[in-house]
Amino acid sequence: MSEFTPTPERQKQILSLLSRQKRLSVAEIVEQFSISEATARRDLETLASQGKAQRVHGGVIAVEQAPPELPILQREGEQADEKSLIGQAAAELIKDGETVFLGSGTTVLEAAKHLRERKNLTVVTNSLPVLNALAGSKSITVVSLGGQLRESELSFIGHITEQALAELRVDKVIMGARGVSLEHGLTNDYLPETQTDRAILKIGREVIIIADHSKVNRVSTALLAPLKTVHTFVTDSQADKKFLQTLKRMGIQVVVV
Amino acid sequence: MSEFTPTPERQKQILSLLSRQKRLSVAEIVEQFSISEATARRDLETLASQGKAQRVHGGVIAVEQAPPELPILQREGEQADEKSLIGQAAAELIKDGETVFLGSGTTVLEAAKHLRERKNLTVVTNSLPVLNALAGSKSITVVSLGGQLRESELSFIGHITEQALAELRVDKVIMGARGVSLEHGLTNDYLPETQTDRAILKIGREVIIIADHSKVNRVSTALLAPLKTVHTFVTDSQADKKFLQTLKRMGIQVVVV
DNA sequence: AGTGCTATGATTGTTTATGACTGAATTTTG
DNA sequence: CAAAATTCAGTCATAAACAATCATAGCACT
Repeated sequence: MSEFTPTPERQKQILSLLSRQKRLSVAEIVEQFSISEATARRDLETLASQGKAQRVHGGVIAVEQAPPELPILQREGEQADEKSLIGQAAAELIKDGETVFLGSGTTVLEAAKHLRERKNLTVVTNSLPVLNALAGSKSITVVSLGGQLRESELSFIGHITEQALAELRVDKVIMGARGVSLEHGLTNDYLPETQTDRAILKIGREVIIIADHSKVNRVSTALLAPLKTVHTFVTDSQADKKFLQTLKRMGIQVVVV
Repeated sequence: MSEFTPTPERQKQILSLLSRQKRLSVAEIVEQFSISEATARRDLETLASQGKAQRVHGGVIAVEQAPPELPILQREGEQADEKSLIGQAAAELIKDGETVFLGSGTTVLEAAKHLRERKNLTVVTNSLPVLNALAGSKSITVVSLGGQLRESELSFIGHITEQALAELRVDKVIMGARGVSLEHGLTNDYLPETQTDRAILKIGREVIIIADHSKVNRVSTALLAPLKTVHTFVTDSQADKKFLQTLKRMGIQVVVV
């Protein structure tokens, strides 16, 4: 993967960091990006001159006004490269003409972005960011489950959601997971969402789970489903090889990008 | 691999690489395609001038794939001041602690924006822009009807939508209308949406219709509901006075901003 | 073969991004 | 309040990346 971080991109990342901790010291930036103090200061100067941050002695503080980035949109920046690749690989598993469910989470959102140009696709989702990513795409039929909007994930959950699921069947379900482990299967971190997610898994003929390597061999709080529910697992090349081998022996198709 | 690659083809491939990496250095392109730096730079220059990539020192980064401007967002510009005022007036009819339905349309969206800071509110909607306007507001419970996303209005309609409605009751319904006339009542311009809208009107104890003066005495194609369904009508001061007088005589509360 | 055209690669002087250094300014500490 | 420590702005040097120019090779068309 490409190593270099162009200056404008680094400055965007600084802004992203800033959006979630309101104050950022020069030292932190030096540390985070492995650049000299001089460069860090120059970046801050640039951002300040654009009005995107306010310079103070020792660092910068976030300029007010802009509403704080929503949690899920913050996470979008993390491991963005892996996620984008995984998302694309998952998108390639979908054929034109199919009906597919897209769950919530940043990696799934990446998959959605890669589906935008597809023809004759029907996408069902409970994720607001996915809706936004696909809204306006004339060649895709977009169906939303309703429900109560969960603020942190911007996804719909609850009774209404599950009721809508009862009416729907799809060819493939693409979902993320907070933890994937041999012993505990798929796990999530928020109990109320789990029930909805279980219902989602049931409406698809085929279940595709996508997760970057940091989720592998990890267990989160809420049990979602055993591994045998999964037909295809998409992850990046840093994922534990032994784990992937075991999945394959279980008959799960493994895609590594 | 390939020996000879025509220039436009190579540039497409660069774009393809870029779509999955989001940044690409000149050096990487040189290596990937076995071309000179000069040629690589020329390619990037071409792509940048077409707006397909953003040039930075050392390479390119993927251009923010801004979704094409959606119809409803285009309309936002028209009579923006009146709409904002009408929206604000409608928002003021809602008290903290209530449950309210917000329909689709730009004027209703304005109302939603004015509700953002409210406490203890529950908002039900079938409008994607309204969802976006209220997402992340910690003090508001946001509930979406699901359904098929109608591309032009960015609203959900159809069977799933109506099924969700069957489960919900609200204190107040705020909706727009394409036409409001004494003779034909409320009219809309899209038949399939009408059925959903009728179902919406039934779930509220109180119906608030908001429309700028251009909708008054106008009749659109699809009959939605008679005027007696309406409890409150909010419009701007340019609306036909006689019409408003008649509404009042019918027992409809009229708010003029 | 001759003529123009285009894509390419090499060359060269210029620009940009960066890090090191230094003395000034600012904040913190005693 | 003064000393110490930190942070800062400015200058400089350097390596990488760059734009501009030129020459060549391949190709199309006559």
